[in-house]
Amino acid sequence: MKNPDNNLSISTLLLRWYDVHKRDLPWRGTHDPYAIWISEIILQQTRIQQGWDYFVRFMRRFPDVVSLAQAHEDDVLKLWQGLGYYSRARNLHAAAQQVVDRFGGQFPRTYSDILSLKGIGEYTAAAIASIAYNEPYAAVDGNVFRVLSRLFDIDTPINTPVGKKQITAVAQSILHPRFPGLHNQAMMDLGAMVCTPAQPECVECPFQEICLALARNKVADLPVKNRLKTVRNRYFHYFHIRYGDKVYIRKRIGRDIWKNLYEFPLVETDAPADFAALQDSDGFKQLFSPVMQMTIRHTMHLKHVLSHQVIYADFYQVDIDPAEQSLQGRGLIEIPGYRLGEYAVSRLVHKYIETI
DNA sequence: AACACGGGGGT
DNA sequence: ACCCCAGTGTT
Repeated sequence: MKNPDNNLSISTLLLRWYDVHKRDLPWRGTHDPYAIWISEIILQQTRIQQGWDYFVRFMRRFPDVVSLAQAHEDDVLKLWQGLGYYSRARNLHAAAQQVVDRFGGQFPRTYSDILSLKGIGEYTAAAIASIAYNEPYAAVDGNVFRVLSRLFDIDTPINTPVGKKQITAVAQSILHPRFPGLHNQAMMDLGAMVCTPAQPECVECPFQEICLALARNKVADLPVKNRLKTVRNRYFHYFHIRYGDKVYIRKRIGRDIWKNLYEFPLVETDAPADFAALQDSDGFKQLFSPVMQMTIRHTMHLKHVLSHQVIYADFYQVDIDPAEQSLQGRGLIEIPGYRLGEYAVSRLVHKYIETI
């Protein structure tokens, strides 16, 4: 049996497999660092099937870094709507402006310069540097954690700094010295297609002769991961306020979820609240004082499950008497109802808007 | 080192 | 119910 420490054989086996099995993706075959960058950011924590169309649309709308830098953040977020982790879009936009300001609009060429851009961490910097410029940096993502923890039978929890350091060192040591870009992409494809989280296809694996976990019957036990803490429950009460043909929205600010996206005015309570309790809340009074002529009815309840919080959302439709004064001047934006679709909103708010 | 940040899909 | 996914920034 070959030794898994025989590094040349590992990357050679890997590239031989990749040459036959690599996937045909819209960002494959390019050495344009901008296109690689966009694809890498979109695919962070996102499945290819889900990200594919977003990538195509994004490249069509912002074909180069200068066009992205010149865009309005609202338009970038609108293009990102529905993808989640919206800081990716905000950082993408900010980083494009950094490229213009600090690198004269030319995408940086070195790992450390690439790493200095907003939203680009060690993984993405290594991916761009290796795929675009063939720089010898191992791109270590969730796939690589899984493949290498199995190949070398490493049971250090991978979601700890020690585990990450350990896998990264191994990844760097087996990186093909002449084809780091191909090697990195091959590792990702192998993790996505063969060395999958559940029911891996070990019989198809180029490493089946040298995989320590397979030899020791531990494939299903790896990688080891510490449990995340439980999710937080939140209670949102949205008000779809109608005033003639106008509605009111506002932009979320602060460090909370969905920053810079738009939504209906909302009151958050720290526990489930019926309408009577809601009326007593400070947020409600602030929104609707002074007392005005209006009708309110509860129209929808949605449970929105995210990775780290569960949001219980109630929607109320509020009709303000046209004789009343406009609600403008409370941080609200008054827009015609038919223009709602122009604003970037969360998936949760979108679910409601679809039903209007 | 721990936590925050979306959303979708698989078992 | 629980896990997974081409991670990064902040505290």
